[in-house]
Amino acid sequence: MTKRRPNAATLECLHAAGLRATRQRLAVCRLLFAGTDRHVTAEALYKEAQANNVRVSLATIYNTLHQFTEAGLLREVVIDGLCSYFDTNARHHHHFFCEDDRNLVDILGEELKVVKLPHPPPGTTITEVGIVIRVRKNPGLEG
Amino acid sequence: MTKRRPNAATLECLHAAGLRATRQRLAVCRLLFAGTDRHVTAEALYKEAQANNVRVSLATIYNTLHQFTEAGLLREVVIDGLCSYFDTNARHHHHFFCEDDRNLVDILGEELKVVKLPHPPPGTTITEVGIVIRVRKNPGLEG
DNA sequence: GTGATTGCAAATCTTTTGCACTAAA
DNA sequence: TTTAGTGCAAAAGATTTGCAATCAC
Repeated sequence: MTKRRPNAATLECLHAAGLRATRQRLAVCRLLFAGTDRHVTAEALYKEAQANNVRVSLATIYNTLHQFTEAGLLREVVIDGLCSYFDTNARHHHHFFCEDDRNLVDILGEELKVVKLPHPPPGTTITEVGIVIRVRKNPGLEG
Repeated sequence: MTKRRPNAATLECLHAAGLRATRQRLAVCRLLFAGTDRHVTAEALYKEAQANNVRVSLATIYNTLHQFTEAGLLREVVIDGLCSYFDTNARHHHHFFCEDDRNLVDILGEELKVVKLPHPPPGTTITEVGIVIRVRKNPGLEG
């Protein structure tokens, strides 16, 4: 890993969120937003940082993930209580979840929709509709 | 709480699930299936047992909830990783979740539906579609 | 310089587990 | 009698917190 000058967009994002551009946060940004959309757990991101020679503690990974989520850069996805996933696609969307390998996959496009949304309980207002489609690997075809 | 003779349906359920009709399991059955559909956490059920002078350990509560879930008597619902809910309505259905009081409410009836279900990732098959509608209490109207 | 941030280790919280004891069949 | 079930306390795993040291601005 070569050191990189923090790019303007990253700095702007951090400052807009009221966060100082620390070495750790910049490194996490690079890991998270370098390529395509990802779903990371705190533990996985921590290991990834270590593999890339980024010195950062697990506690800071947790802090950073939550700060980014609050800033709207990430979205937290909870499937089954074993751990949280953080999704670099912060737009509202739904997910496939593979029960075999615990992998999350975004459902893209606008096709998936809920019809006949019921009225919320009296005195409440809907804030979000979340859909998780659980899948399993087909038997007998794995490599 | 008066002692009750275990009713036939309960015994049948337990035996059908390959479970012995122990005092603890019968008591949990009574608590869970006495009235309308409920959503309980392990901790809440444990407290409820204590309040009803049912001697049962928290570990047994967890065991029993999972055994009942495996037997199809309960359905586990995970919302946000803080704890699991166990739903006495074991039919497939969806939920409202109030973020203010962490309360679960069943969505009954057949109206709610997903249209244009996307294709699952290659090599996988859909096992279940879960919908959670998050709600918040309306401000200013609470008693 | 000063307050935000970090890292560590300890604490927390839910859930699981190991194992001796008890009870259902 | 024989095996499943129970209770306790300890362990586990994810996440959080307290606090002194460090860093960004």
